[in-house]
Amino acid sequence: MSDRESNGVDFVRARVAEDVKNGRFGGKVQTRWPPEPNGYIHLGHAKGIWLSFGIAEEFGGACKLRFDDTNPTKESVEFVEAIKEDVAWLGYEWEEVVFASDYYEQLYDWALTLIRDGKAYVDSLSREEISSFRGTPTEPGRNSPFRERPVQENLELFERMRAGEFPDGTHVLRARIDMAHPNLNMRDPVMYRILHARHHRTADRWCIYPTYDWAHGQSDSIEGVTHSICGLEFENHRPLYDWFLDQLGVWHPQQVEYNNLNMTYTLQSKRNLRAMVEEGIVNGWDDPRMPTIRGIRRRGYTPQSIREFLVRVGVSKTEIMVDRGLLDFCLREELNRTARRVMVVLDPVKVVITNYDEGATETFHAEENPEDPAAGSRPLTFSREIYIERDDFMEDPPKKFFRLAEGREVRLKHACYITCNEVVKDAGGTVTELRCTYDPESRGGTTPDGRKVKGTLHWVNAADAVPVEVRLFDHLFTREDMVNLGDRDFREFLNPGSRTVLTGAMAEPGVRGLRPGERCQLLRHGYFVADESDSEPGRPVLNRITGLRDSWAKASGRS
RNA sequence: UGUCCCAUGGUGUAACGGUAGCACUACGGAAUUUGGCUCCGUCUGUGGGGGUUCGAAUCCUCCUGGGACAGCCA
Repeated sequence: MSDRESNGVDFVRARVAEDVKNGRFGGKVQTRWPPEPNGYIHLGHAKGIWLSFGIAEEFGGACKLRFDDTNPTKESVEFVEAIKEDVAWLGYEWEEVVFASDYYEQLYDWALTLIRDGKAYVDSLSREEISSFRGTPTEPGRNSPFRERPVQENLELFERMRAGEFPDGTHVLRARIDMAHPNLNMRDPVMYRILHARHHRTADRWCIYPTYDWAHGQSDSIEGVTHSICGLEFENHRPLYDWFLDQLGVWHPQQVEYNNLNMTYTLQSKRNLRAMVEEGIVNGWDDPRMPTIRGIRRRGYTPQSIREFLVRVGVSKTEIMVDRGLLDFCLREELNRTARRVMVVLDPVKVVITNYDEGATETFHAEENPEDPAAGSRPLTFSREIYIERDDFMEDPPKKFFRLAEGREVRLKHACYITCNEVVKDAGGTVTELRCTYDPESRGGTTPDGRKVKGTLHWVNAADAVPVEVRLFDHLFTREDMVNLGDRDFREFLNPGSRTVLTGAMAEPGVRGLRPGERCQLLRHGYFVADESDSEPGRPVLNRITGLRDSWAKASGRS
């Protein structure tokens, strides 16, 4: 797959390329993508996936999917399976699936090595004491009274920790570095804590678990990782990452940090995402409005459009807030080329063509995709009664309204010209029917006299129209920056119109053939996907992925 | 009053020390059987002060602004 921009290479790739060129790591590239299986992954994760898997792919290397399962209290197999599915859906193939827990024994042995070397010790301070002994960013920490424990005692205590002789929180194993270090991560970081918890893979074989800092770099080393690509938030951890590897004298990967992806109108913190699901603000983790991979998948975005989006966003070390519109642009760009066109009237109003014979019928041919002649065409039945969009008619049309009005002529897409002669309304003044005449000469959409019409409307034949449910989605929030909320709550910015369900829509018969997950363009409306969960055979539920660019909406000041 | 990181149009991202470019957005126009697509055009940028240099977005320095770090989370 070619995800590379022709012009310019991001700094991560530049760095990898340089290492390859210089023969560092033997010219090899080995990466890993290390999620913690404690939740569903989202678009932010997709960037990390794209980088780690993408770079390995581009440089002829390999990438492992490694679950960083060092905290049994929050992790589960359910998430392991979900994450595998999501990565695969994005289009990436892992060299193999591995787990940090596969390395627990090796990690333990290495911890023993550090203890013997006087580089680690068992601390018996309470959690609170450890915290207060750590100092603050501006004040140095203080040594624990247990810091000078003899090696033998540390060894014995550590073994007893593993043996389960102590309750949670009574002891930890710490690296012995420098309690006055200006980088807080270097102030004797915790390597192991006691957790009598059942692990989703190792069950109850362990009751001490390695921390991220202790497990991560060493796992990378075991796998022969060359470039350990992670978020900017781990920048301050790199000195510690390097320290452990140096003490052990083992394979030493290069950690490289990139900027995480933030998008306008979207919230990506796991905690808040969870809250939205639990509070019923959205309908589950795969709600089409969610930024989770499952959500954007159900919404209808394609893996290719996501990758293209990532390419266009690029990589740097600046904190960013990307315009969500860019994702939509990428989706439209792809689907414009590949999606079939379909006519669906969202809010129908009946049109009776008074000079068309009752009971008569004729067939027009409509191109499936004007951008792709090879896609061919489909037949469309036309008759005396059809539906058009209620919005496509106005009684008192403003200056630049190019659609139907009394006395005006418009084209019905792929069919003919019609002119409106009479408006029928109910007692409440609502338009119930438009009585029009058509020009038999205009069959096919043009007339011999070459006269032009300003508007072309989509329509469906009343006799064989099929009712479909259509769901329109919009931003979940009304505020662009949902990352820096200060002391405000995300619930203050919920968009009440983020989901609209239309039940009166009428579609051309062909929509019955839409398979769940299949995408199409509803002419003049936007790109839609047949919902993967709620569509039934012959009766698709259509999710709007994104609308078409709509210069009329802008000009007329509507949404 | 610590360490580390960052700073180019509205947004994102380029530019061996040598013409600040590309994309998205916005706006204008052309064309149009989708008010889509396409095509053409326009607006907006190197955070500030010093220094090095023939020449600085780029190198040095100070400042300003922003961010990360005080979990036995990752």
